[in-house]
Amino acid sequence: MELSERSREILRAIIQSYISTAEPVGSRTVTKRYNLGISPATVRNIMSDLEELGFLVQPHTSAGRVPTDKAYRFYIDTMLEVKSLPRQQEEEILNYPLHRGDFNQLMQETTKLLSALSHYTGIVMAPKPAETVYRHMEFVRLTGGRVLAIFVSNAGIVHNRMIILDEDLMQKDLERISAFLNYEMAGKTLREMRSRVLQLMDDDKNTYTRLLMKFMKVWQDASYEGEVEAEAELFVGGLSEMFNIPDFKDYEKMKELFLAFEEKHMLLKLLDLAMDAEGVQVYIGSENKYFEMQGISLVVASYRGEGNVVGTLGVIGPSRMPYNTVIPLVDCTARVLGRLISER
Amino acid sequence: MELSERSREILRAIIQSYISTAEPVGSRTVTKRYNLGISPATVRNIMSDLEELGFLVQPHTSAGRVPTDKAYRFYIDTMLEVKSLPRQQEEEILNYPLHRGDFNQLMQETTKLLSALSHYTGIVMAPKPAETVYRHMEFVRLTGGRVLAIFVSNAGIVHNRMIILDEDLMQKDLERISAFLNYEMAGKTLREMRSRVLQLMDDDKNTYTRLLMKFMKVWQDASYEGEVEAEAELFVGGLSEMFNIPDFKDYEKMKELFLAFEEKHMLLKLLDLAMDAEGVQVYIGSENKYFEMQGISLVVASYRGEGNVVGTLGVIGPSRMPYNTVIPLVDCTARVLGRLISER
DNA sequence: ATTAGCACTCTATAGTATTGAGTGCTAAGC
DNA sequence: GCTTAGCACTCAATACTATAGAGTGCTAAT
Repeated sequence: MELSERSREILRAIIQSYISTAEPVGSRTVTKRYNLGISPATVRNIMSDLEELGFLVQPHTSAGRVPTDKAYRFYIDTMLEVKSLPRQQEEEILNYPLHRGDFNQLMQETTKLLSALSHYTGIVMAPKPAETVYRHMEFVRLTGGRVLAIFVSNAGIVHNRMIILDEDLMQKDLERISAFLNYEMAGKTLREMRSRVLQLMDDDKNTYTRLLMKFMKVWQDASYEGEVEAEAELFVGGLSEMFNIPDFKDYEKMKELFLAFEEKHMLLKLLDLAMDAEGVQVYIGSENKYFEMQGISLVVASYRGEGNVVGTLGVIGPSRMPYNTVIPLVDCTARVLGRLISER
Repeated sequence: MELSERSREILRAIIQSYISTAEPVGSRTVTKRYNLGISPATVRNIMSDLEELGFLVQPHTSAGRVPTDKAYRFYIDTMLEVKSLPRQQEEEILNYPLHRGDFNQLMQETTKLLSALSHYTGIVMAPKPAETVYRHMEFVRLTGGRVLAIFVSNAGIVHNRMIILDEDLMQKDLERISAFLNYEMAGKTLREMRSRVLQLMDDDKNTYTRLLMKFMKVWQDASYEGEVEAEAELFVGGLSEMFNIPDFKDYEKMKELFLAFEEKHMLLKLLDLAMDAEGVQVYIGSENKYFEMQGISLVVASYRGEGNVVGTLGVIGPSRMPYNTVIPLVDCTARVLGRLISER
């Protein structure tokens, strides 16, 4: 699959034109807007070749051509020049009032920031309990044998679960358990605690370990089918931006899209993939099996909290998005969020 | 504005017909589907009267007539027979797995329940910090002079805020403050605490009260323009149901609707109104100034936690919704949620 | 190899005719 | 005096036709 320099140049012109206008690109348009010293007829021949190679398609015979997912992938991998974020946008990110309220609000505000700057929909996957390093744990006794377990990370993330006990423990007992847990488990993730508790279980089965096991079980049950991924929370912001995108002017398409958003499960799986990858990832159209959708792409980056990757965030929009500006935007936001979480 | 028995009967027929078909109702339809022993011509005369009174409008001359907001209001106030919830639906509410996860998830699941049963969009306003009675308060020291304040209600609601201090307190100090706060303030709402703290301030300005003041200030700043209402969190579920409603088959209408949903502020104000009212409230179209939208209505009820009204929930859908089934549904869900919060 | 020229295709748009649902009015009937 | 049959009228929705325009693919000349 060798592509001549000129073919590449024309493919780039078509993609760029389509990204900015959302209109199928004809041979005349290419020669006019990007004067390559070449006639429309020549361009037509090359476009025909590109179509045969699977880079372009025609919506119908008498229309221009439109880039395929394969074309976008090629474009991003081999000829995209990612600009550095303009000073003004960087300012905007830094000045955005993300700090208000609690951690959930921070997540929500971040989606809005992503959305506001990209004009697409912003998504943020919150840190997962199983992967979060906790600093402080606390059991609070409520009425009726209910105990609330509260876990606090150094970043101020608060996770909690209700546990219903058969026996009624006093707050004093719970405080002793909390103290034990803080002594034994501080600096561990939930996942690590789980295996440590299982170890302790072997040694002796006292009230402490029984409560802890119960607690672990409740936590696990609450996650979808015991899958750790599902524990993560997904925040979405700027959904209404989708209505401004000409690609999605179709009612049925829109319906499909919103259904997919409500089924957050799949989106989470996809975001989870990006946890392991370095830098900004781009998922184009049906490239991934979790959120395949004709014409829709995601730009995703992981963010760090105190050194470790703890979550991912990104932007979801049409495949024909201006990657050269969206990519640095997502990148910068991820770094700012990371800094905010690890602050000072 | 006296309405004869027959006029009322016809108005009811028109409203019911429109609710079930979403098609403008003509005089022939009325006589056919609800045989009232009356000719279409007579019905036409009466319909003309009803239009003059503001109960009906014609989309265009050669169409049937459609009920106005005024008509729905009249219908709900004077001739709606609210069925009791069918056994099967009640079962479904009781069996819905609402208990999983933390309090936020409970809220989110409740919106899904409302949506699933009504086939419209479900909304739940979470309990507001200012109105929540707290059982347990805790300050956790994080790195860099940051302190996380965690407040737990008896129902297991957890609210938290980050505070950044100039001085660096030890966790020991914070524990003493927590103990003091728990002793002095347990069983109070945040609003009540605030005024109590202000009282204490007058007596002496020690580290405790300074921290408390700082904390109160942070909390207040985080809420929108200091308005207490804005502190509340709003959960929305089943947005995609909107796409199945023939009334909203218009793209522009949909866009407007989703914009309104993202601006949660107004919706919250409206839900706040229903806090004070007893029973199920219905807001029709442009009746309320916070969420006026042509053709959209809300059915809202407040729910209780341990005796007090703590929040509201409801359903948002087209004005032509089957109120006789939606009202008991919202009512029942509110009661179930209340029981779940106050559980045992 | 490139390109000008041309026939061909197909969508989008505008214009026109037709249909049918529904109304308002009038005059006759009970 | 209320009710109703009859009829002319209105207007959206639908189908059909004509036209314009953008773009292609092919061929022959450069």
